[in-house]
Amino acid sequence: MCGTIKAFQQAAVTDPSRYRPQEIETHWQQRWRDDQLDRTQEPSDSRPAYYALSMFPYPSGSLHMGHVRNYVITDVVARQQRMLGRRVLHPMGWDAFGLPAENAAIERGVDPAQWTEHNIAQMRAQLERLGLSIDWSREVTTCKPEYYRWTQWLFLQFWEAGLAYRKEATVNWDPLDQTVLANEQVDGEGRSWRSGALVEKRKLKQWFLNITAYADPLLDDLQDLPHWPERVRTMQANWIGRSTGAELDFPVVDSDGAPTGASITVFTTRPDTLYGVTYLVLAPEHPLVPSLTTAEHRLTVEAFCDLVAAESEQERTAEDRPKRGVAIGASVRNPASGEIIPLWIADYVLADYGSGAVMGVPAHDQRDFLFARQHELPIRQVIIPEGSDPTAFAGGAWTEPGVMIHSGPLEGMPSEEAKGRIVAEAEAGGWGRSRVQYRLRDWLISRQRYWGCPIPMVHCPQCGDVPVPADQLPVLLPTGVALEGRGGSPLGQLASWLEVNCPSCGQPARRETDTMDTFMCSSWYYLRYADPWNEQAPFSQEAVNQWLPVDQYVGGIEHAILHLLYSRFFTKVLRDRGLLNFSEPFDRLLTQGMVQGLTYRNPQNGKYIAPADVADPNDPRDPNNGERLIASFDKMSKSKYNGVDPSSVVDRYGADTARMFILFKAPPEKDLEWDDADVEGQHRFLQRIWRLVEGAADMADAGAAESSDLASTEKDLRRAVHTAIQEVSSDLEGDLQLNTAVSELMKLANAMTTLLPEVRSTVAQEAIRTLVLLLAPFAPHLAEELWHRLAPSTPFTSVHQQSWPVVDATALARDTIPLVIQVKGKVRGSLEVPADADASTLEQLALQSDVAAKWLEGQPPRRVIVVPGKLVNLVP
RNA sequence: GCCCAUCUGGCGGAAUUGGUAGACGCGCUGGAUUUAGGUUCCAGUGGCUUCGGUCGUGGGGGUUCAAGUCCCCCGGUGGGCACCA
Repeated sequence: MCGTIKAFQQAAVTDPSRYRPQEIETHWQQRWRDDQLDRTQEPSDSRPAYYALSMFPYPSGSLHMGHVRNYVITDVVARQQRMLGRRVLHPMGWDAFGLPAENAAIERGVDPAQWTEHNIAQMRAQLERLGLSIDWSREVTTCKPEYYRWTQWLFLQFWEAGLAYRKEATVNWDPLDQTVLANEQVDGEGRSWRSGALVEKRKLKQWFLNITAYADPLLDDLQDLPHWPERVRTMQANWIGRSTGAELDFPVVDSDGAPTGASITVFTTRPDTLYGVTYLVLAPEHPLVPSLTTAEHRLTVEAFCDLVAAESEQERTAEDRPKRGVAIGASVRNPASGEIIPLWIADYVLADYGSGAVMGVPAHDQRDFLFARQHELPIRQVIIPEGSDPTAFAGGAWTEPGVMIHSGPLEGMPSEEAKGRIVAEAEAGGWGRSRVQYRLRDWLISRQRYWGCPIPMVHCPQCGDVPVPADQLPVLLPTGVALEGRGGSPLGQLASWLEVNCPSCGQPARRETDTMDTFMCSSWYYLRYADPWNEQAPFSQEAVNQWLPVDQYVGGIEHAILHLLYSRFFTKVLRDRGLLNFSEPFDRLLTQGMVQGLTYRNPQNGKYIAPADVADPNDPRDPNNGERLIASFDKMSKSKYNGVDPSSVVDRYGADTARMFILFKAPPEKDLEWDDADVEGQHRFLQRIWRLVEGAADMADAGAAESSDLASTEKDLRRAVHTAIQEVSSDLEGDLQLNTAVSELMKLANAMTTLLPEVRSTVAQEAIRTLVLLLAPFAPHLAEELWHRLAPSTPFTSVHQQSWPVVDATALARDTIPLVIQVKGKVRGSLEVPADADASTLEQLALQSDVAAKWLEGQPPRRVIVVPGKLVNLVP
């Protein structure tokens, strides 16, 4: 037997047909293209549909590792689903409008369209080398008229539904990119998601989509997305920020306490604290401030408003600063108690949330408490913790529920109950109503830039905003526009384009010169893939309803709010327009982690050093000054010299190694540390498979021993094979645990290395065949090559057209199993027992074991716990 | 401050309903093959150990025959929201 193993290993080592990924990969990629293997099967095919989708890239010009990770994950899913017998839609496209193209135009004088096209060609070529089973015939490019025509058409759908409007509002202005931004596109520090510049507030007339009208369904339907990461759902829920409360009206009174007719409406989530209101505060920008300010307060109020106006949003909203404000002289009457209370303005009240006015309840709100203390306003407690002394003052704000005091008819009532009581009374008395408030703002979609989808509207002096009729779409983006990046919409310079006749009255009018936020283009591309050649509509109902929702969507966490929220909004609006019949676009969502690069920096001067320049990774030193470097893994970027170019990896090891490495190194949703040493290791595994299959094929021809006493080895091998099928399948079909799926392949290869030389050829063939089939989604080229070396077929049938292997339950069964013997919960030994032994037999076997003899010291155990198939626990 | 995720060997990471912690791989150590290096193969690899054991999944308590897993308290890291009334 030893001789056999030896011969087998020798054969493997000296096999002249080495694994040469570069040759194999280009060969098979060509073959798959020629045979149109990746074409989506038409709906006439009765097999169930499966839609595997990666977030499409911006065509920056070069593929980075994050892209590779994204597309490889989706590709594994798509390939396995095909083998499972589904017809699979696995498309790719380009999010092709956007600022980098325009900036390139400004800096280098190139045409944005050409620049984009060139980048797409370059990236497509890089993608094709990865062996992704993408149906390129359905490629979608958002900057092409045949696509953006329908983006415009969809905009008109929003317009018709009353969900698109133009309004003057305070908006985010990116001074670097010279355009406005949506709220979602400004990060927590007030920086642009793209340029990183601190945004400024400007008052401008802009186009919005009324996403807030869908706040409730967008929030509530998150519950229908159990296969989305909890994290993403929470982020969206936070972003929408629904709070339930009431609007209460406080009538303004004159110095005699008589109503003036005006009133201030506040929004509160705590109507129960109404009797504790000791003042009212308005935002300095509140429209009633100038008219309500009394003469003797005018100077201080104006000075204060100027002061606040001069501050940036950041300064203004910093939480840990003193709350400043001034009284404006006017007073209001508490609608419940009748008490007359002063009116203030303060910088901690935001003009654009609620009604821009707040009732001050210092005893029960931390901010109000600080403000009242600073400005010596009265603090009146109206809620006390249950069972506490009503005369004791806590010294801070009590913000928890409790029992009402000093609250007229509410005295003694639980505060939660008082909430409803106040609202009911307010509604009956006409001075308030229950109200839901959202943090979410309407989506600002205009951009003052050139390289985007023109908004298909015309401004007519007679008719106002008039939509371009659908049959006149697309409104083509004009060419030959001078781009300077100086601000102002570039389209406004082009008189020939700008001046049109009003579609409604025919009189001279002007086109809208803003273009759309590129997120408009990406909010529906997944629908277009279902029907990409349609010239009558963005998509047919039939096509989208049969392919969507997307079964598996894969992309970066950076779109947790942006793209994913907008797309959900689009889907819901289109559903309500009767254009499709589902409410959520993406059934399963995987947010893949970042790919990080090995980064070295000098602790003294902070300089980054390229890993290639570091001689010894175990003791990295700066080649310039010999300083010891700090090694870490960081997001790949040029400035850190830590980027790894996917093409260079493919050149060196082949796409299959790159794919396997990315899948194996970390769970898909976690960050992945790219380490060349590990890539090498992954490459060795593929080489090992190559030798294993090649060597075994020779050996099988020679014929292994046919004696029956090898049966137990054969059983072992078959069990390994079918365990692998079971584990890889559940990893792929469950939560996409692709790293453990790869490790199962490794386990199978390990088992085969030891057992193959000892089994008969039928068993060996099953093992080899299964290994290649299981490998196919992960390393498609290697699997294909081995498949054809094992059994060249005419006509050609690809490994990727084979059925996914099925678990044979009998192969998993075993005659004996190891039984763990514990003493008081600690493992003390194990025993090989018949697999079908019942509990009492197991107990007997355990009690008779050496372990029991040693640890029980002759005493019978007090208790015995038997877990059949697993263990026996003896408790002395 | 609120919310979410996360914490396991030198490293990346595995562990069904509570049931053998560290699968698989990288790295490392020793050996075989080789003129040598590399490759390949074999063996070993959590700490401590008097070699019997014992301690070990961020820390501290608890429940249980049995806890990485369940409960309570505390902490670290990453992320989201945040003067949102």
